[in-house]
Amino acid sequence: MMIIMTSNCNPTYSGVDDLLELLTKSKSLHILMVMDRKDKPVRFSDLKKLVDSSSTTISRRLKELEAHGLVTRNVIGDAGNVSEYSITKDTKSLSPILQSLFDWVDDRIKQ
Amino acid sequence: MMIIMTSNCNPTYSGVDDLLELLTKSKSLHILMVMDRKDKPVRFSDLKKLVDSSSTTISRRLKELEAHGLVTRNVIGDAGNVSEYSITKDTKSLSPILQSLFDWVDDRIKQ
DNA sequence: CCCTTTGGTAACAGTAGTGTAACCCAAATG
DNA sequence: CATTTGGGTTACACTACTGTTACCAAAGGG
Repeated sequence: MMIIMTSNCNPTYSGVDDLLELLTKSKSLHILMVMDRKDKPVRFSDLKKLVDSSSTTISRRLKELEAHGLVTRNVIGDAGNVSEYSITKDTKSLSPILQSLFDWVDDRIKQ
Repeated sequence: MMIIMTSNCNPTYSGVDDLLELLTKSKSLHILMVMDRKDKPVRFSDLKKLVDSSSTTISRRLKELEAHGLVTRNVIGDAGNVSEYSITKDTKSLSPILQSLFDWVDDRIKQ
């Protein structure tokens, strides 16, 4: 369970730090929360509306999340230009944790 | 509870995003976890040993955490050069959430 | 038929974050 | 007395991240 100081003493655990770094990248949590709350596949345009960031950043983050298996991309159009994103089943279990985190932050600001 | 998209439609909520940004900065969570686990004030040297980052970054992050009231700095020496850090009472309630997050990441890597 | 929307990507430039090195002072250690 | 350790800060260079712009292709509305 010692995640702290793993990266400099136990190289086999580097995946833990990688994943944590991805999650703490700028809009990762927002993207995951949007997907979780909608509870059905979201379009790129949905994310652009709901996540305050540029297309470039959203696109890059989606790729990283997909590469780590947190998010799946489903091409649905016949021409291959329409796609939807959703969080994977495993990632669903992360949602309540993120919700708690967001709530904690929210409560703290309101005092 | 709508934290997503607050920053571009509700300027009064900017503090929420600020705090979330601080928490998702590189070593914030690690520092808070070290402090929580030790359950007594930690020294700068402790953090240097347990958090894989440079003095500069740890110092900067501590200042930011202190500025947001998540961490307190207590000067204990008579000469003013010995200090200890600890998380505030309010922040204690964040610990279980962070622990869950760390555990989730840990479990996921182990599959 | 044109124009907007959707769904992106690539290149580029500017900004933000990071580590390294150097330095400061005080206290402890040899 | 000299060196090391603790507790940092500052300056600087390097890296990483971000947004802007431009662009592409397909679909749909007026």
